[in-house]
Amino acid sequence: MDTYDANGLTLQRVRDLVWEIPREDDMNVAARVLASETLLDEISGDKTLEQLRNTATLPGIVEPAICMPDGHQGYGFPVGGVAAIDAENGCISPGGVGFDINCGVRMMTTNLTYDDVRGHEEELVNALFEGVPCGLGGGGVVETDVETVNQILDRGVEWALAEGYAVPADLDHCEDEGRRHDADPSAVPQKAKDRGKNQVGSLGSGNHFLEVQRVTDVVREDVAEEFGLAEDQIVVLIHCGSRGLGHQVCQDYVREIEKAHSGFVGGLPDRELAAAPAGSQLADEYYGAMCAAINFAWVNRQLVMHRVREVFEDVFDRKWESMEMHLLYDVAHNIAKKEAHPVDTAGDVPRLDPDGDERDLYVHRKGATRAFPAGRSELPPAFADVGQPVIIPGSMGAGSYVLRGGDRSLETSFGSTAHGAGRLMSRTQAKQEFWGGDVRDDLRERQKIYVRADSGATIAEEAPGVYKDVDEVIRVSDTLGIGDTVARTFPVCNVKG
DNA sequence: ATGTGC
Repeated sequence: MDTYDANGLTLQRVRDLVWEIPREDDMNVAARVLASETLLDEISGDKTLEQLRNTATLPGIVEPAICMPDGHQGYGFPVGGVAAIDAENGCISPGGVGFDINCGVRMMTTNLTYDDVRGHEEELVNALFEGVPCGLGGGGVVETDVETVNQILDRGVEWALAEGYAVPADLDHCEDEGRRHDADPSAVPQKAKDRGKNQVGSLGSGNHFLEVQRVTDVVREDVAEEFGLAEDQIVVLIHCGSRGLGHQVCQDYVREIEKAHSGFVGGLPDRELAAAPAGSQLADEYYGAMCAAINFAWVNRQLVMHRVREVFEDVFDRKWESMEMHLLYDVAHNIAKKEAHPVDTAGDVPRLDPDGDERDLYVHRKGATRAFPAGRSELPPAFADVGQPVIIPGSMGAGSYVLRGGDRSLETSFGSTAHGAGRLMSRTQAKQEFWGGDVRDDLRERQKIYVRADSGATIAEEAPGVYKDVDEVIRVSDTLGIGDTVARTFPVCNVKG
């Protein structure tokens, strides 16, 4: 099939797994969906494609606007969206980052095998549930004050290192080495800091979780070896973000931008796309505040990991160093960053083109993961020759994937790939379809997956059946060469927010 | 995602 019709839009098939909404009317550039027809079917009835089309109207956007294979509708922009916008003549949009600034994932490896953990699952999941704060509201691994929050916002994981919650190797295995230097703590609203001060080291709620997993499949043996992954190995995955602090930053700046740039925002097809023109005071303030919230989220995941190491020490009665509980990598999937990408500016629209001139772009990745291949200058030495690890969490019944940045990601998607399985239904619908207690019992009896959660409703909202097939999402990423499959994991213990 | 409405 060469075209695909949905919701009054006609997508043209560019090549296998690449679909285009041609530029028309108020669009500044064409938009692309990276997906199989099966995945397209799952978004054909909601607002995902219309939202993607709308993002293509943003001033300064570089072709193409992109929706990833796990995309679904979100606030203004689709979740699973990549919008690369000129940082000099374009704009920056909080909705293109998302409410949970630097929601992301880190994976820790261990030298334990599944046999070491079998028989201890119940004790382990209970100890993790007791040790790691989760759910809505306050309570973190550490209680801090606004002065400390300012330090965290400014210094990121360097703060955690100075305070004894991290080792130097943790910083080398984190995107941006755990510190975004463009952070401006003074641009973070006081209310956001107040919300954050008792949430440092906490999972939160929704789709956030902490999971002990076993590696079930190694697909690229050489890369897996570089990453320290092998079959049957136990790993730990942590998925959380910037909690109430990031949420407050997003909310306040959306409002400020709507007020100060009402004419600019009014010209956009959806108020939820609210953006500040590049070079404006609010664009700079939002960028500084967002970067600070990014640092906060990295510290949050660092402190959760620190606590996980302590819990494993208690349960297995060994030091974490002897269990080799090292951070593999921490990657963000709700983020915007100034990055240089080659853009052809000679044609009728600015277009991503390997032969173009390097331009500074605000690359908005909302529910999309940076997936830089070997050779990209931002990568730390450990991954410079192999490509960065990309960690993609699936549902609690399906497991997750480790990829590495693919050779074609820069030319296809501004160095990005998917971020998860992607929801199939709303949380409200999920609670009508599933009962949390039944889901938990089923997972234990049928798949030996031990789940502990803050509430039964959360389990229902996150039941495996509310997610797309993560295998299909990964197949698209791998086939397109934007993120190459390295290993697959399967849940052993899951702590849900 | 979120002290789950203004």
